[in-house]
Amino acid sequence: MTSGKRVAVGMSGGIDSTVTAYLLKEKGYDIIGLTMKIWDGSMACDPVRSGCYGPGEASDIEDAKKAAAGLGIEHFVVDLCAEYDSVVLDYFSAEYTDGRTPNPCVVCNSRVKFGSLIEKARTSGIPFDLFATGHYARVRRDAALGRYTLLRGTDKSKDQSYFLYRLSQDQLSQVLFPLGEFSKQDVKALALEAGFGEYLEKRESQDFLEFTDYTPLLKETPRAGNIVDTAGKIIGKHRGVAFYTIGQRRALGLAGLKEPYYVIRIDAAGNEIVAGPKEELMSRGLVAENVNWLVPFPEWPDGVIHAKIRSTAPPAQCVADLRDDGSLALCFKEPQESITPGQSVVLYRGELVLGGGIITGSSR
RNA sequence: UGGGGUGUCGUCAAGCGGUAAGACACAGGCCUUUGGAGCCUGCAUUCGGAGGUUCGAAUCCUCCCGCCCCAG
Repeated sequence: MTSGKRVAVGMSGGIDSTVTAYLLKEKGYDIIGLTMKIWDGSMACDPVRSGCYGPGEASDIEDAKKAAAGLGIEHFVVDLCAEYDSVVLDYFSAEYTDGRTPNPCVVCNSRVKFGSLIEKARTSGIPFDLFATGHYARVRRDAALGRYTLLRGTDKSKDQSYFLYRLSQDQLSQVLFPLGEFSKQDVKALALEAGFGEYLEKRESQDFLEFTDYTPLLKETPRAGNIVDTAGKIIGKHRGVAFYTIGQRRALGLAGLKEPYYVIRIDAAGNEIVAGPKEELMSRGLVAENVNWLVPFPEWPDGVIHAKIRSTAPPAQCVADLRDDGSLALCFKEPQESITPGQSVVLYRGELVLGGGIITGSSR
């Protein structure tokens, strides 16, 4: 039943994608491995951790090659430096400059990993029918809706559906997420079974950057300005709007306060940062634009809706309203902390991902 | 040199006779395929110095020392 289908597995050199390839091979698919190259080495930096973007990519590609060799499958490296630069890095810089906090993973997934990577591989003569990754999420063909749907990973602690809500029907139609029904425990056991025990030693989580100072990525030089309180009183200085995010507590340099102050608003136009105590961070409502529906709004199944305001937030109950201009307005049952423009809000009906958008503002 | 003020953790800063808040910074840990995000823990046996009064002082008194302001 799987015979004849050729599956390209996006291999990062980590345990998840390696086990993904192993599982699909065991199932009888014809497998090849693909690894993206996005680091062109032109930028000087000081790598201090594992991440997607940085000089450590070379050894990750080596690990992917080794894994592919170990599985006895063909492996290809696809150079996407130019695409990554114009899609992810430009976006990253522009968002910060405008006082928003970018989420590179969301953009990278929908446009590079599940976009350019697939296209470029095919156009460079690497044919395949399906594309698989090691994401903890599930894809289903829903007969009633007549659509492909995205579901949360079974292991809720590892669920990565949040990062995938921007995928299109076309993308979902050719995607496999074999790890969606496994737990991290299962995957580790499978890695051992497959003879990739040494991959367990690799650091689990990946940051976006291998370095912490992202100044070199900013196309516009940050300008220092004032930090004010909600009454408008100047209480400190900031190094440039691009270095702050909503809810940030550290590195504000505000002394002499009775309680910690957090960034509660960023005014890029006025080059000003508003800081205040924790309760000022709470908001009940938000507006999101640039919405992508996996289930069109009118077809939503009945029931309670939950939304995630950031990747690490638990889904929170809310009521959604689609406005005439296509933007999405949400009202939460309980106030949410640090609703951050630029971050994605993703809507769920139980396990089902309904869609999501980019937050543009919040209201109390 | 008169007059006034002040001296508490690297920094800002509570305390006002009852046995050193808090914030920033720093260090370590946790979380995490976004975030200089968040969370947790640690961080002054000691309050410019020396005496004194008290059962008991950072808190009161005395004398030094250092800053700050006003006068000249």
